[in-house]
Amino acid sequence: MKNSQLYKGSLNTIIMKLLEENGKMYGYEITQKVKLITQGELNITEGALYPALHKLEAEGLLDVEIEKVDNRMRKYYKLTESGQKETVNRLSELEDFIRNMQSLVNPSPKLEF
Amino acid sequence: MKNSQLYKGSLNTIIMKLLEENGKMYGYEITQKVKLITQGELNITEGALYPALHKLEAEGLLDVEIEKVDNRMRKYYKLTESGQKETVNRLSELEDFIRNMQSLVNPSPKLEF
DNA sequence: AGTTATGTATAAGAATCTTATGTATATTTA
DNA sequence: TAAATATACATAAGATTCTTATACATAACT
Repeated sequence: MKNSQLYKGSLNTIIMKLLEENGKMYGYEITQKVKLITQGELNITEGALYPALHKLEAEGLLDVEIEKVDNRMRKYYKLTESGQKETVNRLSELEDFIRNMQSLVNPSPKLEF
Repeated sequence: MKNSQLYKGSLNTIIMKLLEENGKMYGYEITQKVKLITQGELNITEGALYPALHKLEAEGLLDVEIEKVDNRMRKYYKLTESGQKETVNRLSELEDFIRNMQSLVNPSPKLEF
């Protein structure tokens, strides 16, 4: 990903959210989209991305469809029905996570008398 | 931690922020504080916490001070000078991380015409 | 002709965490 | 009063996720 360890564990959620939003995407496209959205701050490495895609597919959350464009292979991934349901859960978990982290680092200021 | 993988990588930042806020804390106290703040959602396990504290100490970010209270040992940790500086960086990274994740999952709505 | 961009893949190792286990004392509950 | 729970620290084995490096192949740019 990047230098910060914080992104560890968030890749699956990112992939699934992008697929939910865009219907179908291929690996390289995902890396570029993420780079764009985060203004270059988050760079997903191939070594992290492809194994993650393969695992999500093996778990039945993604379907794959191979296309050949400009004589180059593309593997388009999309959410299965099961994947769509799971995406809802993952996004809900992410919201809880963010809320909890904000509670921890932005505690409500102590009242002074 | 909990069930969600999302917390992976965030433990060090949590520890350092709590120490910045509270001056000094001991391990068990940290687990209870986190449980309280997150309303039971985040439970830090000892297997994660103690190695993390030892590593932060080895890196010179924490100092330790042993006390005996009620005939039971407590190891109080506090930030070193270096640890205070590093905490500022970690919190800044966390803010970037949260911002990026929100950009990814809450994209600005597409304009419709 | 060489570099960069596009496109996928895997393997070795690092880092972080879970789960299980161990030790010890204090307090609460049945 | 015996058993269970809470307090308090520690480590080891294994799982998961990621980084880094390498590999192959085509297209576009310089």
